[in-house]
Amino acid sequence: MAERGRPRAFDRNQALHQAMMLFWEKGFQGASMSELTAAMGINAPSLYAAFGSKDALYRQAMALYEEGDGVVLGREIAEAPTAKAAVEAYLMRSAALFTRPGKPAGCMVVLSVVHGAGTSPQTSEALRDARNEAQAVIEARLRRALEAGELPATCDPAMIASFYVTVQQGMSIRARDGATRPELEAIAQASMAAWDGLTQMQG
Amino acid sequence: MAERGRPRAFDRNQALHQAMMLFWEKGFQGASMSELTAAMGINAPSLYAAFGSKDALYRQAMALYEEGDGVVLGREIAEAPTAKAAVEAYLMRSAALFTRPGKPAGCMVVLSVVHGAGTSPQTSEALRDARNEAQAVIEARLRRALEAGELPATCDPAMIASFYVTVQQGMSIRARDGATRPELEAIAQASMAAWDGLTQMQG
DNA sequence: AGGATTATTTATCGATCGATACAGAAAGGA
DNA sequence: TCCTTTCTGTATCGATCGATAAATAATCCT
Repeated sequence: MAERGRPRAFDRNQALHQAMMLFWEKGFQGASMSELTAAMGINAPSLYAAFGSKDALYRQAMALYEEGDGVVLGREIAEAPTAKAAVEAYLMRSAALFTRPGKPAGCMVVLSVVHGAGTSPQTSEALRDARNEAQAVIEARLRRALEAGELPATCDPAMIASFYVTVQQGMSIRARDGATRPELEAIAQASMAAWDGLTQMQG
Repeated sequence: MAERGRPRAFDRNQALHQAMMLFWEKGFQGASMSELTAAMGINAPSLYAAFGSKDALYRQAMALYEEGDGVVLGREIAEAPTAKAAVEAYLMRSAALFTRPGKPAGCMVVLSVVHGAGTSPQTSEALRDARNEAQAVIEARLRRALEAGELPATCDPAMIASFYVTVQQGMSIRARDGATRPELEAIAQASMAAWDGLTQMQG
């Protein structure tokens, strides 16, 4: 049951990684086919044979991105000892991820809200689902803390999660605008100054 | 000294307003010349004669945007009795501006960080200047409060302004993602829960 | 070895991009 | 009235967009 036909002459994963980097940097519309093929080191027919279309390639690049940075952030939230530590780790890790040298600034999925114009409805929906999931993970962590008695029953997990996700998305914009890691970390810490007040608010 | 030649057959301000709306909604790259001329109700040669180029048209549309919503937000900050009230008004007014029916969601200038790919260096610089100015206005208001003794001398106006501008920029993303005005207002109020902590922090 | 299958390279395809050439139309100035 | 000036509509420019047709090359199976 070996593979039939002429073997592929390029590394599919490596080519997809290069496509992800270009989409991440320039967005869907901003990355042209000629730029993509140049970055991936292949010709257009090879790209279409391996990935289907520009739109399908973007979805696969987005999945690869989530398997990387998305999983990293998810682990930070899951492994933190308290809800407050989870949110703080989520923001501080984001500050680091958004400013890595050699990688595009900010979050690929978040920036696609604006970048994403021109994608298919299927891809737009996948992007929206990914963003909603990020908030759902934080909200679930807060709700777990609330049920464990770590937080007062009067606080509003959905609202708190919405706030901190908004801060993180704002950090994506700032990173794209040239903010450094220390600047983003200061913003993250500033938002944590609201924690005590938020966790005592009524829902 | 009356105007020479054939008079213009369209309202220049009205056409520019239509261009602003389209750029605001779709970004520079996302708004094509054919879409622009259709929205403005004129043909391409008229557009180039009146505005110069697509890039120059974008700059003029941006200036019109700043004369509108930008001035509104600046007035909120200037007229508020205290620094805290200024920041809160800035965020609450943003929540309203970002969700007006019949207008694109979010801030045109902020979203151009991502949207703006493809503009000339001159336009990119103008957009960055506009964003920096927003933060400078808030920082100046905080500094004024600090010098008036309204805030403790140990607090950091630049850091506080950076935080609240980040929240407002995050609200732009959320608005683009479908957040409603009440949701954005809740986020704005949540961020104000950090005020007391931030204004007692050391710089 | 020979046929089947798949990937590669080259050379495009029609559509759309931003931007203009050109000729006719509508105004003021002489 | 005729000339100059400016705007308008038509028609189109070269470049680039995303996507493919066709021919060739490389592998497996029999």
